[in-house]
Amino acid sequence: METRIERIKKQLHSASYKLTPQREATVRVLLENEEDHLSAEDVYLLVKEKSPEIGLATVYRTLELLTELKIVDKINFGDGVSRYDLRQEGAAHFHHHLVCIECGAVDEIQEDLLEDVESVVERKWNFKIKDHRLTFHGICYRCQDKDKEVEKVD
Amino acid sequence: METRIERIKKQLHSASYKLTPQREATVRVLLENEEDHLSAEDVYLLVKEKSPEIGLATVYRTLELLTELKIVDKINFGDGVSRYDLRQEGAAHFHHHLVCIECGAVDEIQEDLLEDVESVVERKWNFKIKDHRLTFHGICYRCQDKDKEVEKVD
DNA sequence: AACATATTTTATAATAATTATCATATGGTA
DNA sequence: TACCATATGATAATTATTATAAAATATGTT
Ligand SMILES: [Zn+2]
Ligand SMILES: [Zn+2]
Ligand SMILES: [Zn+2]
Ligand SMILES: [Zn+2]
Repeated sequence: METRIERIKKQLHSASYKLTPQREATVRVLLENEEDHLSAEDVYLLVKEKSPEIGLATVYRTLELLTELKIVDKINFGDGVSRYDLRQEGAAHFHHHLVCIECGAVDEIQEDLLEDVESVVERKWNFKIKDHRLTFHGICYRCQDKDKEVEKVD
Repeated sequence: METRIERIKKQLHSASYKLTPQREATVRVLLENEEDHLSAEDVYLLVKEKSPEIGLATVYRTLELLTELKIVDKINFGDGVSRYDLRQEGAAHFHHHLVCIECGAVDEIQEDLLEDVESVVERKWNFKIKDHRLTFHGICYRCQDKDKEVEKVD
């Protein structure tokens, strides 16, 4: 955790930005909630718990900055808010998501499943891929189990 | 075109909605601009050209309805607006997109490249896939050519 | 340290997209 | 035609995000 912050600090410095207390507090919230997919508002409320003096605009600016530096990825699951997702350290590509249409859970796939697809796209469509977004919408394993229970009862 | 509208009319009817003049005008705009990725506002302005009395709220409502019925797909490329994309008739899955980070162009891939990936996800993550969103961000063939020209000149 | 300068933050206003409200209009049916 | 559900249009309200400007903080220089 601390070393991770140190490295982010360096990334900021090498782009000539500082790791201000507000930025550090924001990064900490992202690290502490790595498995979640927080909106700017979510982040703001969590940061506020420990640093009540922070302003919402600062959180927005910090998230924008972290996005520029590819420390976080900004993603939209179609519900009208942008969500911010820490990139795995050293990950070449953004990970994939499984969004459950029954319970709303968002699970992650860290494995890169697109290597073959990407080489096809680069060759056949002559498109130089820099990044991707892949999201599956469907029923998560938990809800499948739930659904089975219901069937039994019926 | 006309037959396509007829079929959409049937789809609406079988869900007990009517194809009102406003809905038909909206669908026509989508059909006439099938290759584009229009926002609600874009659609509104185009519909207005031929049906000036239509209201923006009606366009939003119609697009929402068409989305529910899977006649169009709602997509977000990260620029803060939802865009609406006619689904290919009979297409099992939503097509993929290539978004150019230099010129903003959005190209489409109708071919389903995800079959293998999806079967892996269904098995390994035990996730029942209903839909997907796949977008590549990178440099389109046009901009790659442009970039080469610039290099020559330099 | 005192000063000048650049960066960052806060609070707030402004903007933009989308949704809600409600009175009116439409269209089919008894 | 009268009735009833549905749909529409104008507008207000809401929500997310961005812009603005004054104050605070940090950096570099004398
Ligand atoms: Zn679920
Ligand atoms: Zn994620
Ligand atoms: Zn391009
Ligand atoms: Zn498309």
